[in-house]
Parts: sequence; structure tokens; C-alpha cells
Amino acid sequence: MDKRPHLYLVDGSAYIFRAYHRLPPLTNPVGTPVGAVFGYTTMLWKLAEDLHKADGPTHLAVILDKAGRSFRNDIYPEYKANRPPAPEDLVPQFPLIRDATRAFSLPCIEEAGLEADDLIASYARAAAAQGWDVTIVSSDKDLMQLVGPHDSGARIDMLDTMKNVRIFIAEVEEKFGVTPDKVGDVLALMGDAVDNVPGIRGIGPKTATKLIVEHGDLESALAAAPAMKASKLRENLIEQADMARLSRVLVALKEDAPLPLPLDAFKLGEIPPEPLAAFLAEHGFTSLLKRLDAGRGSPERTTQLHPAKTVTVSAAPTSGRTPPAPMPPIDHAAYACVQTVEALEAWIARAQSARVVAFDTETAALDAIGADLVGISLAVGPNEACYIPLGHRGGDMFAQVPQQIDKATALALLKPLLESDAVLKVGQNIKYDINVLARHGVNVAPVDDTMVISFDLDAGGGDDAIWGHGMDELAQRHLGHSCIAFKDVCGTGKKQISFAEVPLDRATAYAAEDADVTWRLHRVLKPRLSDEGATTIYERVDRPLVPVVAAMERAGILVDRERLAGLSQQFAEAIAALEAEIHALAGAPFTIGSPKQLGEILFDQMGLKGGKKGKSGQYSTDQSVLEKLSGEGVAIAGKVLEWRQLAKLRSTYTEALQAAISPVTGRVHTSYSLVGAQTGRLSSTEPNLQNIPIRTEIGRQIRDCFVAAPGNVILAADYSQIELRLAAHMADVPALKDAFAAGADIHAATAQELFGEVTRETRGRAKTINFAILYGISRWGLAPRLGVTPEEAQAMIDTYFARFPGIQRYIHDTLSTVRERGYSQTLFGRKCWFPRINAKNQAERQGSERAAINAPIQGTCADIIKRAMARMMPALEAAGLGHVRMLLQVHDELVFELPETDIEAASAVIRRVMEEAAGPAVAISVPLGVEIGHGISWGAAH
DNA sequence: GCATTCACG
DNA sequence: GACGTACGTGAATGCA
Repeated sequence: MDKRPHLYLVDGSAYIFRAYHRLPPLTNPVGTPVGAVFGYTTMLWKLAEDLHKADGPTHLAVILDKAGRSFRNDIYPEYKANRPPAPEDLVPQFPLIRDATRAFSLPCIEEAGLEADDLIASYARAAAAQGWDVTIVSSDKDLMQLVGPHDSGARIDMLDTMKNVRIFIAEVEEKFGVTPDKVGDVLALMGDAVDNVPGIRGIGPKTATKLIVEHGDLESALAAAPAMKASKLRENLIEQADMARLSRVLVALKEDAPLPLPLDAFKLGEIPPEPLAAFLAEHGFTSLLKRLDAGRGSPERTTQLHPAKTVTVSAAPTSGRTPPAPMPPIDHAAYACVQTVEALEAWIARAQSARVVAFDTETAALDAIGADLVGISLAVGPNEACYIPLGHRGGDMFAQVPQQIDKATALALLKPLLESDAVLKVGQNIKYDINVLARHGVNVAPVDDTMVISFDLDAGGGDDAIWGHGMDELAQRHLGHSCIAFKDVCGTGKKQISFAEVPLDRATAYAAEDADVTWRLHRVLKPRLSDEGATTIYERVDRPLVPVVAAMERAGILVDRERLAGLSQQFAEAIAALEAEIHALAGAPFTIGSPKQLGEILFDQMGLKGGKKGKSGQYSTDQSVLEKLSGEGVAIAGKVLEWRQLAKLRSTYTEALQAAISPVTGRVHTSYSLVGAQTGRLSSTEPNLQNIPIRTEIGRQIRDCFVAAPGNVILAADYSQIELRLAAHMADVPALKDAFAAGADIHAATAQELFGEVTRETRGRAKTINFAILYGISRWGLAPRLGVTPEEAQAMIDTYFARFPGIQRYIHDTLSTVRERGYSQTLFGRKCWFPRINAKNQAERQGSERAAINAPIQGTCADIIKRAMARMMPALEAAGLGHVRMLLQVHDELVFELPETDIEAASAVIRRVMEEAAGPAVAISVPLGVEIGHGISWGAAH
């Protein structure tokens, strides 16, 4: 079976305008400006590389605008009339675009009287009609009208090569709030200043979308105008209806233009290297020329990187995704150690022209906020990597300090590269490197993170053990390579040395390998995002979050050390007193903290009733067991519970938090993991600031130790019952949705439905059952929590399902999808894999089923708050509140620090951003409630 | 290194 | 007749 044809239509004219503004003003050897041409050439090169991918092009054509009038000028003379002339140094580049296209031996189409958009539309429709997939290489919003599936089974999508983003229906909806077939209607209402399409005065994108969503299309919106309440909008809609209709015609694409060349003429074959080489040489594009030459000299490498002579379409496999072509094995001897400014400048130039550079920072410790920068490694291709030592010392006080570039000098040279919009920086857990470099005044952007990409592709995956996303594991899994172990370089335990003391040859092998592996992982993993439908979650949710979370970690939070120390002392005294009491009650001293000893004391020595645990043969002494005993009047049980609470609070919180205060900033900086929870939640470590006590009065005192700087307040904003709201929406449960819409107490409303009356007792039971639903319910799980028999629990579950019928359907549909596909998805498309969903072992299988029921709900909640976080600072800045600091995220809560004078203004922005965070990608049919509080401490903010 | 316990959403 | 139970985390502790 042959691969289905896939036509790429390159919007050449639009591209060079963007490239011109994005790229530096390069000139060729004879002084002609060629910056935009270089960008264009690089793009074609990249597209040619995609030949290897299953969704890469089999056919390709470049479409250009022909100078002069188009048929739209006949309809509306002012069309595009207010365009300023092209910049002086862009004009001579237009003809070079044609040269570049010819150099690749690619067809180039232009037609008088037609704009590129019309030719693209006509070709796209013609190709789709005969069952070809089509990718329009452009980001022009007018062309978004074309995106979507075709009756023939083919699909038309778009590719923005500058942002490296695929645009399909979801992305169009994200931009316009409507499906692609309605984009023309929205454009007609809002008009287009650049093209001088009039639209309707006073209507921008927001109103246009709203009108089309409400009324369905342009004519219906215009027809509905007289019935609207009197307003400027109504007046304009009525008065300028004809302008809107004219605009509708102007923005419509001509989809039936005669095709100057038949589709078959666009078939891609070998790209002859000679004309390309001549063109690259003429314009001084030496980096590309070198790659082309390298390709010609070594055919194996040619096939993986270069659009040279061995590249043929027929070589593409027939179905599925093409595995990335093999890369040469890791060769540590190929790595360079950069010790002079000249060598560094050469590497920076290579990275600039490669446009993608993997990099990694080495530090003296694992603390991004405080550790010293020891070196930086870069990679621009497989085995094309270097290490730049910056802070190495001799191994001991007598050894010589190795030759290194001065740190400040090197960073000043690297800064433009690391901050350049035109160069993508790739890292493995790049949040760490962002934070290290932020301390040196370098703001790394734009970035890709191979760890996060891996997570968005494979969360929860793996056959038995859960797959990790650490570099060593990824290298093993995707590259078949075992990385040099850190402990082989620095040792372990007492003999461990700082990376700063590692000799340069070994440091180079280790550090440059990290960058090389990261570069290779990026090459393998990034294309999978679009192949496997993970682009949206990565590009719209997780990727934008990386710098945001990095900034939160750097901000840290102030804790009151003296107050913590006071609590610690208080707890210690109480613990000592309890210890004496417990030993007296037991009749002998023992280690209270040992569940094993405690179990023997309670159940063997004292002869109390209790059960053994399966595997270890040890008595269970957890809270529920001790509470039961305590309720039966066993004094020692209550004392142990009290002892455990205080011991926990002291060791995990009051002591550990004091130790966590950074000597550099005086604040506590947690580290968030973006890949820590399979559902998409963040997790927090060192210290974990997502489990600070709040549920008991005694624990709550610890929250009071998290304070605002003088003159500031802590502001906490919580989504109220968000998981239950999302469950109501996702399972489409009218009774629950109505209750939320009415602002009711949801547990009370549930109690009313289930038990016919609301008392403290029934509300409590309803709350338990509501949670049980979110977690994947079972009669045996519910029964002990309600203190009823499994049969009684089952009866309540049945009543719940009867009253809220959507729930059972949601559970059933979710499970059958997961069984079939192997993964669940959130409303935003985040996948979570469940490899054990069809396990033979019932316990294992049922465990997976419960997790699979919960994952879309918990994950959607995570997606929503992540979107809020990514939008928060821009929204605050727009309101003149850029100094507000977002400090913490606790799953459904965001914590801020701000001057007390800004409480009101900031609250309004924060509430709006959080409430609207699902849109426009997803419309939730239940309001997302946000509760905001503030005070001098985190405790006081609740 | 593993099991147990318990802090949070 | 089992499974021995709610979902998702991280840290401290005791013990082999």
C-alpha cells in the first residue's frame, strides 16, 4: 500500500515578511540584503527534512503573490490600499525567493489577478477532493478557514514553521472561538486593518466571535440586530450591514481558480544538490552549505539530516510514523572543551545558524537558586557538542586551576544566543537551567524541554513500571544509550566531589554528552507531538508554563523562622511529656515511632484486638486503627495519635522548613516538578509546599509562619469544588450543574437528592459519596468511610447513579475508551496511559480503572490552573500590577504576595484569569467559582 | 532500599 | 472465591 499523498503548500510571500522582521539584517558577499531569504531557505530545508516523517510532504509547491491588482480591488478599490510600501532592504529579496525555490528544484506558482491565498485554497480543495492530505505552511489567519477534515477522509491543516506549531481545528478554535467554517464570518465582522477590510466599526475579535457563536453566522447576526437592546453595537450592525457583507466577500477565499499546473507536477523527488550548493555558496549561507557538503560526503548522514541526493519520497514507509533515521553513536572523543573566547564565538555562531541548540548547565550543587555555575555545554547536532568550563577549580589547594574563559565574559557572549528569538534552546528539565542563568542576568527564551515533551507523550506509560522522564531513562529508551553516570564522575557519599573539582576531560565527556543526548532526544521526541496529537497540550499548556513556574521558584516565600523555632520547641516539650505517659501506659519504654514495636505492644503484650497486614506480617497501627481503639477507651491509642501528630509536624515542618530557608535570599524556594504526577498535576519537593498543614488547628499554626514581606500581604485564590464542577460538566449531570449554577452548597444539594433531607449527618455522607465518585467508587471502599456495610454502601451508590444518571455513563464511556486506546484524555487533550487497564489480576485492573475514572477530572483541573498561571502575569502587567508576585500553586489554589494597596485591583484580575482559564479552547457548562482571601500570612489568607 | 505513616488537594 | 481498596502526591522514620 502506498503512502497517502500529502501536499505541502508553502505561503512564500507571507513567510518572507515575517522572516524579514524576525531575523537580523544579513547581507550576502556582494552586499545584497538576504536576511529574509536566509530564513526562507532554512524553512525549505527543514521541510525537506520532514520527508522522512509519515506526515511529511510527498508533494510540495511554493505559492507567491503576483505584484499588482487582484479581483478584490475590482470589488473594493480600497482593498489593501493602505499598505505601506515594502521596506527598502526587503524589496531586492523578492526575486531571490524565486531563486531559492528553484535552487531546491521546487515548483513555484503565481498568477496575475489572484492572491496567494486563492491559489492555496484552490489547490488545497482540489487535492483534498482526491483524498490527499494537505498542509498549508503559513500562519495567515485567512487561511484558517480551510482547516479541517474533508469528505474524502483527507485533512487540511496548517504548519507555522516559525513557532513550529501545527494548526488544526482546535488551534483555530483557540484563536477565533469558532470552527474554521465560521472564521470568514468572524473576519467579516471584525475587519482587518492590514488588508483594509472594513468590517464593522467598533467590533473587534471578541465581539465578532461572540456574535457568531450566538447567532450562528453573519447573516443571522445581522438579522438579529434590530431585536438587540439599544446600543452602539446594535446601531453599527444595522447601519454597516452592507460593509460586513462586502467584507465577507473580501475575506472569502476563491476556491475554484483554474490551476496553473496539475497537482501531479508537485511530486517531490530527489533534490539535486548542485543547484542548491551553487545558491548557498552565492549568498554565503555557509552553515547550510557545510551541512550539504557533509551530506554528500557521507550518505548515511545525508539521509538523516539533509535534503540532498539520497532523499527520495519513495523511500518513505507506507504507514505509521517514520522512525527517525539513525544517528551516529555517541562519541565522547568528538566533544570539544571550549577554553578560549575565539572557540566560544565559533560555537555561538554555529548555534546561531543551526537555529536549534541543546544546552545544559553544570552547577556545584543541585540547588538552582543557590548553587554556583560551573560550566555550560552546547550541542548543535549529534556528536557536535562542547563543554565550556567556567568555574572549575583544581582538585585540591595545590592543583592548578585549569584555563577557562572568564565567567562574566562568557556569559556576555552567550547571552544574545540564549535570549535570541531566532534560536530555540532545548533542555532536559530546562527550568533548572533557566533559574541558574536568571541569577546571572540571562533570560533564556524561547525554550523546548525534552522532559516535558516526553511527559506529554508518555505519561503513565510503560509496561510494568511507570516510565520516568529523566535523561538517563530517556536516553536508554529512545537512543539505546547509557549515559555516563554522575556518580562515576563525582563519586558518592563521603568521597563525593563537587563538579567544580572534576578534571576538564571527564567534565567535558559528561557535560557535552548531556547536551548531545538532549539534542538527540529533541529530534526524536518533538515530531511525535504532532504525530500523536499532543501538540496542543504541549504548546498551549505545558510549554508556556515552564518559565512561569521557574519564576515562582525564584520568587520563593518568606517564612518566620523565630515563630517556627518557637513552635518546634513547644512541640518538642509536648512530645517528651507524651512519650513518658505512653511508656508508663505500656509498662516499658519502646520506640513509639516504630510501627512494628507499637503493634507488638498493643496487640501482643496488651492483648488488644487487631489484624495483621498481608505481606510483612506486621500489625497495622495506622490512624484508623488507633482511632478505633481510642474510641473503645484504650488510653494509649489516643496518646500515640497525639504523639504522632506532633512528631510529624515537628520533623516534617517546623524543623525542616527552618533548614530550607535559603541563605542567599532568606526565603524558602520549593522546586516544582512538571512531570511528577501522571494526571498532569505539578508536584512540589525540597521542600514540599503543597502539603503544609491546614486541616487541624494545631497544624494550621504552621501556615501562619508563611508571611508577607513588610507592607505586603499574602493573597490566596482557590477554585471552589473545581473537581466536582468538572465532573458535573464532563458527565453532563443536570442536577449537579443546576446546583452549581445556582451557587448552592453542593454537598447539601446532594444530600437532598439522595436522602430527601439535609442534616449534618446526611450532608457529611453526601460529601463522602461525592468524593468517592471522583475517585472511582467501590462498595468496599465506601462502606468503612460511611460506617455501613458494603451492601448498604452499594444501595447508596445505586441511588446516586439513579439521581445523577450522567455519572454511570461517564464511567462506562471513560473505561471503554481507555480499554480500547490505552489512555485517557482531559478536556484539553492531555493523555494519561493505563498499561494495566486490561490486566489479568483483578486488583491491579480495578486499581487502574479507578485511576482512569479520576484522571480526566483531576487532569482537566490541572490543565485549567496551568492555563491560568501562564496567563496570570501578562494579565497583571496589563493592569499595571506587574510587581505582584505569584509564589505558590497547590493544585486548586494560587498564592500571591503583593503590596496591601493593590489587594482590590489584583483580586479582580486574578479572579477573572482563573474563572476564564478554560476558555476559549473549552467552554465549561458550569461556572468556575474562585474564593479569594488575604492577610499577613498564608494562614490568615484562608 | 523498602514499608509504614501521614501531611496536602 | 478472590481482591482487601477509594484518586493524586512527598517526606520522615524505622529496619533489614
